[in-house]
Amino acid sequence: MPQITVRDQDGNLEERSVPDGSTAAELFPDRSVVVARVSGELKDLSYVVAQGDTLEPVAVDSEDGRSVLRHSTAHVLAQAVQQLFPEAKLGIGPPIRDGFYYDFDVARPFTPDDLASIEKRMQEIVKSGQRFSRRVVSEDEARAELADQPYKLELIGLKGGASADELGDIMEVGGAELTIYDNLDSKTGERSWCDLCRGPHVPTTRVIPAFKLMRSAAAYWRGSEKNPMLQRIYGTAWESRDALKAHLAFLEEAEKRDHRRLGTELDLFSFPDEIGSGLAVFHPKGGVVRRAMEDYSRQQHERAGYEFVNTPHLTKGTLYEISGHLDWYSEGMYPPMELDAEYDATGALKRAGQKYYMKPMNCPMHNLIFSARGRSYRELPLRLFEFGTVYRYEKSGVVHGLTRARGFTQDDAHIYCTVDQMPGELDSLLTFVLDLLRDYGLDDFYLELSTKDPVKFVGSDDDWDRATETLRAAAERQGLGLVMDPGGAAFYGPKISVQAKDAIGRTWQMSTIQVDFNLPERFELEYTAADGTRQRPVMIHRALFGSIERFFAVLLEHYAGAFPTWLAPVQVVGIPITDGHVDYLQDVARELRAAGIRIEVDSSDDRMQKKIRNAQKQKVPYMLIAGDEDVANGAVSFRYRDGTQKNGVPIAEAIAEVVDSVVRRVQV
RNA sequence: GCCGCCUUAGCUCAGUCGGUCAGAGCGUCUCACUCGUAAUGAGAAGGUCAUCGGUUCGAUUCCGAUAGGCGGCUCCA
Repeated sequence: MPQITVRDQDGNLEERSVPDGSTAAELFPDRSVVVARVSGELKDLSYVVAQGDTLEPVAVDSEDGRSVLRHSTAHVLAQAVQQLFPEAKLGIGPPIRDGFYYDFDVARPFTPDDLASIEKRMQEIVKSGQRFSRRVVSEDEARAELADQPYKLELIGLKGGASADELGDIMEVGGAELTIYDNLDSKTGERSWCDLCRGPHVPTTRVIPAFKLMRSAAAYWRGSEKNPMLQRIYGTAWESRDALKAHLAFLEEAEKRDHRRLGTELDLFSFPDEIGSGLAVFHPKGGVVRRAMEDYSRQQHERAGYEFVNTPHLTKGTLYEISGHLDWYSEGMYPPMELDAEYDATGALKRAGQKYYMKPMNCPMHNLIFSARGRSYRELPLRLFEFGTVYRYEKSGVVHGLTRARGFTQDDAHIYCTVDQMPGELDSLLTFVLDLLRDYGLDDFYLELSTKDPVKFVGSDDDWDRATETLRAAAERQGLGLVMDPGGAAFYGPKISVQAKDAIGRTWQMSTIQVDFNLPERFELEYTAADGTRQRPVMIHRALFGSIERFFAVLLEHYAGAFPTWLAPVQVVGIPITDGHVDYLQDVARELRAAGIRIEVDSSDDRMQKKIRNAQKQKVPYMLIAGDEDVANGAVSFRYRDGTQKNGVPIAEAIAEVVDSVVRRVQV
């Protein structure tokens, strides 16, 4: 009669003694419970309780519950694939955010038709109610059973060699012992299928309420491009049909907001093939948004004590030899142009050429500005700001709209300060960054602190510790969530990044604030201290938007194209009821323009209703409509984005309303 | 860079199992209509079916290469 502690679904603890051989399933008969947490670890419901256990139920609609559900669905996928493609070799099949995948080595990639038939087979397996049954095996037994599964054998081999840490994420062999999960027929108990897996799993396939295969794609075995490519099938699984439907609706919504689609629909930007992959042109409407974004940023930077600099797009290679970029970043750079070489009549070199590079980063040039003359401690902190356009040779497969481009403009600043000034500077910097992001309409943040990679770093442990602690303290003072990213820093210094959630809950990495121990050394940056000695400044890199293009894309998706008035390319469209009202609206438009408002009067020969539809589709914040009644009263009528209207508004009042929404930078 | 898929009018997309198959809607232009809150009607223009090469009596359709795009993988200092 083991004595155990049971936590019920309301969180209440209860001491109980249960008969020998009792299972978790008997304690939690509720069908929504898929696994149990036993003293902190997830276990199958078939787990036989032991003396002193603390058990709590894990419902399918919890984070952990969904993960188990998805992992079990991945097994169903693999079983279906092996039934339809008996020669398929199994890779790994873990749960991931919103779903799961399973990797297979097959003779030919899966087609959409394959996915349809696999999904159908999965439905049959789910319906048949196979039991997931756990079985501990020795390494030799596992090897014998999985003799025709080379990837599984490799994983078993890894378990022998690698540390638990490295395997922690591999569902197959991450546990304390090797286990195989058998899928048993609900009636006969015969084994239908099995897989090497640490579990846990849902009790039967019948409790998989809703799933869907999403797509197939290739993936390198164990994530290394040196390994063979496997075919990965992605799927999603949920605790109910409604939850699945909601997820699919979310994906649809995300697709509607895709900045590449909105960029075309709203005539904001394009990527002409003639220019090249990953190089955008901004059309007039996109250009207006961009200028509004930049102007406000400039204004705020000026207030915060930044000084504005400008640097060229091209430089001799020497600069990047000094900075070290050519040593460790040349793959990401456009190849050099060879200039100024001279040859004689025979073609022999008379004068060696110079290599010039497109710049991938602004910092080296800012350093040259710092060292253009002697610097005094009185000048520090020196904050150099630039909208600096950089070019990076992104691999062809990774270019993605405005968020991953080959040419983009950073809102880049470098701050040079003394060691003593660093805490205060980081503090005010973080506040500045977050306030500015809020002004653009993002207000849900968390921070991530990337710390030293123990293998790859420059600078003393002391410097790192102090900088990391300073960053941490500054981050904590913001009262936001702080996520640690151990070993995630670049080699030259620790980093804080600001992650922002958008309107539909997706997180984007926005600003980064990075301490740099490396470049001040390489550029031998110095200032004269109060005591007359030469000191090395601390350097802080920071970009707030990351890149303007990327931030543009984030805002576009965040607002689904419906920008707040201050950012909207067209803030007001004037719509006459008939042609006779055009002149009247033109007069109103002149006044609005004088007040700095971007207004267009739609004098096309479309019907008024069509003009409203057009303005609505262009997501214009305000429609100003005028007909006989308005003219007679010296008024206009508003139609807002939500379709509501306000009629007979005196012109002065209407102007004030629009101007007010711009000044307050509110969404309307 | 790797794997798979895709590329037909400015946009979104039909279509051809190789033979009057170059099509639609939106957009553009013209004309008529002058209208009170999401599509007025009629007409016109617009494509060497991404590019180059091959197979074939014949290719937009089949094959190959190239470019660009999409979804992943790797990468994102």
